[in-house]
Parts: sequence; structure tokens; C-alpha cells
Amino acid sequence: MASKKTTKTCILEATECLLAEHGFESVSLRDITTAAEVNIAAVNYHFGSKERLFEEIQCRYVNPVNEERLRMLELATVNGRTAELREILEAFMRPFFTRVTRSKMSEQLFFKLMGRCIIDQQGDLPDALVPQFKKVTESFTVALHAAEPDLPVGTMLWRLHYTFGVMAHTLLHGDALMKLTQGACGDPDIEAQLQGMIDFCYAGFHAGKGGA
Amino acid sequence: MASKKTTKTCILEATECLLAEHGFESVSLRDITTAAEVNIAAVNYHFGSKERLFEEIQCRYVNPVNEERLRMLELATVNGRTAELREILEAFMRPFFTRVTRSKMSEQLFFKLMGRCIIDQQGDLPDALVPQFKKVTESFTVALHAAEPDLPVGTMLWRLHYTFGVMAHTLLHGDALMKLTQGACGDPDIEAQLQGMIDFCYAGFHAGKGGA
DNA sequence: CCATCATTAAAACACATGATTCAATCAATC
DNA sequence: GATTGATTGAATCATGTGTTTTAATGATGG
Repeated sequence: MASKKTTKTCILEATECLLAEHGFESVSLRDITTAAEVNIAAVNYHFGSKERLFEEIQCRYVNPVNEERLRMLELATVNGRTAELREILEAFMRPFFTRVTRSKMSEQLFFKLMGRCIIDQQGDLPDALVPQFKKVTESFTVALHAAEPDLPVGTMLWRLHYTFGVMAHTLLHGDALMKLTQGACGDPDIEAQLQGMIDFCYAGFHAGKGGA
Repeated sequence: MASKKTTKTCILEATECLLAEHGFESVSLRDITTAAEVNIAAVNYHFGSKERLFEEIQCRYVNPVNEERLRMLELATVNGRTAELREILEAFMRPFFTRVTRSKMSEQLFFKLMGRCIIDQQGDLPDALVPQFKKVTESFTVALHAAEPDLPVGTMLWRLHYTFGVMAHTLLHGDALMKLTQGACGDPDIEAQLQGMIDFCYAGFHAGKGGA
């Protein structure tokens, strides 16, 4: 029974690729149904509307990532232990890079899709994502404050914001750097990429502490 | 003779605001001509096409910024002097935040527009921008390599990429953080904002050197 | 086999898009 | 003041958009 893909999954997979490549604003229903080799009406039949299809994709990908982030953070703070900054940053970023499981997209496409989900429609994300999103924000700021009590809250929030920028930009435009530099930047695997970002942001969070 | 604004500038100013708020993909000709209180045909008459209007705006803003970046970098490397990392980062970022001169947009809108110009159509930027863009990339990588000769080139390129992400995300979504945190992050002026980013990235570039 | 349901297909829907036409208007120059 | 060139205005173009409709098809259970 695993032979033929259902229309619904055809639409989902095709849409995921198109969204990753072109973004949420630039993909039309025809683009989708053509790529999925499916009738125009199928999208509205199976998903209700184009917008709901997009929301479903966002939820399918962002929700598990946020769950994983919370799980990792909890693991680092078990028994009331104070998580270290490095652990917090890892819990914040890693899930975006390791949850490639679900679809058969290439790594690069998956990263781009995650980046789009985060960035493209900042502001009005689907209702189903809001509560968990708030929880993530709160949990991580609390953990950060516990880890670095000397850091003024404002500074901390902005540095978390910068960290977000590092991650989002790498997800979305990491491939652009490779093209631009014609490989001079190397082709780090996920783990190296992740450690590179964590190193950078970890040091950034400790700016003004010692050393320079 | 300074009394009445010409149709062309009406279109330009209206378009700038719309692009800053909604991005390059989501602004229609009607949106523009309505906001500018101008006839539909005016855009095609004065600019040739919607696309060329967008390109003109991009060039109007990005070119002077890139010039300023190069100028600042040259100033820091005058007489063959080796620029310090901090100076390089400042030359890389400051022009985006200080070139608010041209239009009467609010700071926030101007930042967003700059962010969109950088991010939205990464990949296929207007031909008029390509040569200067390449020059900026090259000059800054050379300067960085001179400033931090011990840093592997690949690591350096990725850290410059991260720096770019910090800046772009702050330009585009700095206001989102303020809303989200309801002011808990403070409301730093341009100078403080800039120093905050430079501190973060400076430390990030020195990750693995000393301290932690 | 038939009836019933879910699914698919083709066509049309109303509306938005960027671009163009052509006459009306305006300003400057001879 | 008439003429010329640039600019504007209203209407229209062909095409693309998301959605809906209606009929055909498919599979499933009585």
C-alpha cells in the first residue's frame, strides 16, 4: 500500500519545494498544481484554500522544531539546574538544522523552507503557532537570564535577536555564500555549520566580558 | 520653485514606503499609484516599467551605501595601514544606518527598505549594482584577512556572512523585537544599536581566541 | 449489480495584475 | 498668440490570480 502517493501529499511536497525556492509571496496555485501534476481544484478540495495549505506547511515544520527546542532546553535545565549559555544556544538553533527527517527535500531546500517560515511573514504567523512561539521566546529569555545574570536584559534580548539573524540568514542564504565565494568558504556539513554559528554567537553574547 | 512635488518624486517616495512596509513581491502598480495619488500610466511613462522603477529605487539607496562603505574602509587603510577588525566592521555596517539623508522616511522605514534591498532579491540584483557589490565583497574580505591573518579564510567568510545576517535582520525586523518584548529591549538610538551589533560581531569574529 | 460516497477533471467565475492606447491638457518657444 | 513637445487622464488590453461549479470518474459497501 506504499506504492502510489496520494494527491494530498503530492501537493504538499511540490508546495514545499516551491516555497523554499521562491518564498511565500511568489508561488501561485498554478505553479503548485503544475509542479504536483494535479488538477487546479485539488488544492481547494483538500486544503480549503491556498492560504490554509501554506499554514499547514508552516505548522508541519515549525511546530516540531519548536517542540524540540523546548525539549532540549528542558533537558539542559533538568532538576532546576542552570543551563549554560552554550547549551541554550544549541537548543535554540540545532532543531532547525536537524529536523530534515520528514520530507525528501534536499538539505539546502529544507533549510531554505525553514528560513522562509521564520522570516517571510514575520508578524502574522498562523494562530496555531502563536502560543508555542511565545512559550519558546519566554523560556529561552528566562534561561538566558539565569545563565548570564550580569547581562542587562535589554542587551540580552538584542543579542538573542542577533543570534536569530545569524541563524535565519544562514538557513536562507547559506547557499548564496557558497556560490558567491565559489567554494572558498568550504562546504561545512550540518554539524560544522552549527558549531560555527554557536561559536560566533556564544562569543558575541560574552562581548565586553574579558579578552578584547 | 520648491513648492510642488513632481509626479516622478511622488511615485518614488510612495513606492519607497510601500516597499519598506510590504517588500518587493507584494506591492502592485495600483498600490503605488493610489498612494502617490497619480495616474496608473504615470509609472510606465516616467520609469518604463514597474521593474525599472524598483531597480531605480534599489540603486538610489544601495549605491551610495556601498560607496560609503568603500570610502570608510579606504580611510581605515590609508597609507597601507592595516585596518583593525573593529574599524572594518564599522565600515561594513554603519553606512546602512546613517544614510537616512535622502528621503523623508522615518528611520524605521528607511532601515526596512535597506533591509529589503539587501535581502528580498538576493541572487538577481540589478546589473547596475553588481560590479560595486563585487568590489565591496572583495575589499572587505581582503581587509579582514589582513586584520586577522590567523583566521582560516573559510571561517572568516562564514563569520562575515553571520555579520551580514545580524545587520540585515536588525534592519528588517528590529521593530518586531520592540513590539514583541513590549519595550523590554529598550529603544536604542542608531549609535547604540550600531555599537551593540559591532560588539557582538567583533566578539564573534574573535571566537576561540581567548577567554572562553 | 447497484447505490453511495469521495475524488478528480474541465470549464467558468469574478477580480487583480502590468502595460498600452489615444485624446486631453499643460508649459514653453518661436 | 499659435505651435510644438512633454505630461496627464480615462479607458482598454491581454494575461494571471484564487475560487467555484458541475459533471465525470473512481472505489466501497450493501
